[in-house]
Amino acid sequence: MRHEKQRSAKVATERPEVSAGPSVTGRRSTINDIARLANVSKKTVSRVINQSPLVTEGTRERVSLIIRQYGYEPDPQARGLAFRRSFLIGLVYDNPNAQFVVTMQQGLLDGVRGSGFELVVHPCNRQSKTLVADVRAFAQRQKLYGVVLLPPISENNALTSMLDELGCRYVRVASAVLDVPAKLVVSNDRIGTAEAARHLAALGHTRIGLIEGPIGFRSRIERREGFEAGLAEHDLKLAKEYCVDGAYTFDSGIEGARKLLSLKNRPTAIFACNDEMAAGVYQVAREMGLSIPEDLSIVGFDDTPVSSRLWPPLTTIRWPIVEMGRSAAAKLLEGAESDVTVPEAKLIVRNSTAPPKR
Amino acid sequence: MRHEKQRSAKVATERPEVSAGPSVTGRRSTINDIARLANVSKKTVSRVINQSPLVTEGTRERVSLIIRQYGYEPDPQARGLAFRRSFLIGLVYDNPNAQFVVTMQQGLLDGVRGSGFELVVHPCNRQSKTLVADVRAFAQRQKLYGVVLLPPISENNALTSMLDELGCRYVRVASAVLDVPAKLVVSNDRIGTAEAARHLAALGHTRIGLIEGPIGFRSRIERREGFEAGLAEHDLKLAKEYCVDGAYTFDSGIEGARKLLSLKNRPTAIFACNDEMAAGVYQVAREMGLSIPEDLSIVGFDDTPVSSRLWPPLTTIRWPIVEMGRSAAAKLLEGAESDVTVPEAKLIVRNSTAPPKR
DNA sequence: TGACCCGCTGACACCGGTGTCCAAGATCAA
DNA sequence: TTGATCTTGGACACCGGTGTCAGCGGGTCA
Repeated sequence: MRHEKQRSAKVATERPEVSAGPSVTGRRSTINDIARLANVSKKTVSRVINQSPLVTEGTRERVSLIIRQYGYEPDPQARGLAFRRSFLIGLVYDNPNAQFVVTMQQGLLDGVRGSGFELVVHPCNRQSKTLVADVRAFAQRQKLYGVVLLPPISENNALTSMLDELGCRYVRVASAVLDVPAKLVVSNDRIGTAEAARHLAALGHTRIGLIEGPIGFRSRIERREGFEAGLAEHDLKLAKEYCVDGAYTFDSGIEGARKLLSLKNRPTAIFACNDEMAAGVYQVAREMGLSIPEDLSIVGFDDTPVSSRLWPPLTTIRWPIVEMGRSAAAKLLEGAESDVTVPEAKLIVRNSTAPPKR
Repeated sequence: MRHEKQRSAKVATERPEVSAGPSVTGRRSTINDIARLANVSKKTVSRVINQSPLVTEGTRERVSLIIRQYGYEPDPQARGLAFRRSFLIGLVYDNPNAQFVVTMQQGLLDGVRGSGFELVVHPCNRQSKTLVADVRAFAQRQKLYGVVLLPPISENNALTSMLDELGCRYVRVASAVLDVPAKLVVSNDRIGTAEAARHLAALGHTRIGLIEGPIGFRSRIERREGFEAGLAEHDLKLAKEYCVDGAYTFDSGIEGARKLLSLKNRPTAIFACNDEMAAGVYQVAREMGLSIPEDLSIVGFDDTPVSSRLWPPLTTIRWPIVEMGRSAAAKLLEGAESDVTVPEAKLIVRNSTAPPKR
């Protein structure tokens, strides 16, 4: 990092380094080169790059041609410096579900492809007291073009008001309407969970257990209410004793299943609000010698790889993560009214559900 | 993006916008502010920031104090522009294992914490003909400080020689020695697989099947050779008919297991070279009515979440991904001889292995 | 005491772009 | 034809840092 030449004691007339500093990095062409070649000022080249209307068609074409010929790409750092804004998008998450994060990264990059933006990942801890300050420093230091917030961090209003205050664009990925549409990509968990409820009801289940997400997560509410709505269509209600808290973890699924399955009149089906907890239910069912789906039907949520590796493969709800990522990217890139349509979450029926034994 | 004021036709004397442009972004302090406050030139402040020895202790302290007081942080874009290098680290991967990628991100960020570097993710397709050109453009455009290559892309020598040519630092994360230590973080798959082999041999297995990784992956060779070495310690050899090709996918695990388990003298244990394939083996075992581990012992590799959700939980090999990430980060940050020690991969014994029935 | 050297500091140019503003050329009305 | 207006493009400053190099004060040596 230290470039300054240390004076050498004796030799006054150092011979100049012949060429090629430490990193060759093959001297890319700059806006000045293009301007010289096209016989215009650098500002005109800049106008062409930024699609300013203040350039005649002829000039524009001449310059564009040379840009293409020389494969010139403007330096994002220099551009950013002048714009007082970078071309980086921050992905802020605290999500135990690796599949979700990686898929979202893919979707976001799909969505910004070709526009010169890059994705900078920023995992963090939602419990941390310095969360807001930390994200603030990140956004400010990098002059982020925009920020994508994944659930459950996306539900943090302190964070979004900080970003508003900073004048930093953001998009929340969330399971419920929290904000204006322009700043939100909604997963609509309700539709998926309602379908799951209908599925179980249609199979003939009436004693249905629910293992919920953690208190304070918006998805907990959404998934539950969607589920109840689906049941209501079949005139079923969720009994209070069949609802237990979970934490979206395998262990909490085990714990929840133990509670539900030790009831005197135990449920014939359990909806676990994510796949990890559903896997916990499998484990308890095995311990208790219950066979799936004959003795117990199970539905999960997420369609992670785990769900199809379980035996029997888990009936679960898949959300369109890639499309949500693309949509989030489109919403960040200004001017993009660009309605990437996000399909709805849908039920994937596998073999963990069947009619109850009578 | 278009900031230039469009001339309005009539009004010649537009009233100047009173204040606060579009993004307030609370005017951060700059090197000039600090210089003025400390009564030194900006260059001196720059020297303090870059820990140049050419500053007297007194001056350094005075300036440092003001920097701290005002919470000044130099703008990475401006710094990068002058340095002809950014403070971004590119993470180049093409890895179906989401858990690995996310964990690696975590480890890398752990490793660069506090040093002002950011991690830019760049998923790509190892089959793509434009892979090298694509990564080259990425590295060049962003003037990346360094690149981290995850397996199996890390094995691509065309990629690394391009990076060398570009003068761009990189670190390969790989399962075998491919390069000088400074550019490599090795996972040492051999040690883990040897331990797996010893484990199975010690249980008394002699007919042991192997489902390998895809041809062309370095990890295929490493894992196999480690496994063979472990067996050799117990005077066992891997029979050719007990070795089948896989592709690190669930489906290829199913296929491989079908082949192995339909042999007349079928193996009593199978080592699948990753957890996904091991999950495929579970599925086939179920279909065939074989119980695990009584009729068939299974060992996987990766310790993904899937492994502990399977029933019975899978005996597998865990590699120290976070530590590998930290180590990779340390190797990129120059001057860091910083030996983050990477512990060895180790066997996690769960319930999918037992002595063979006699 | 003067010549010299050394260590520290700052003026200045520069990295590669963009915003502002003005001038030159083109167009149009009188 | 001339003057007014509009269009187009360029000179210049600036974004926020770093490299270069000259200058300055103080110590050493003859």
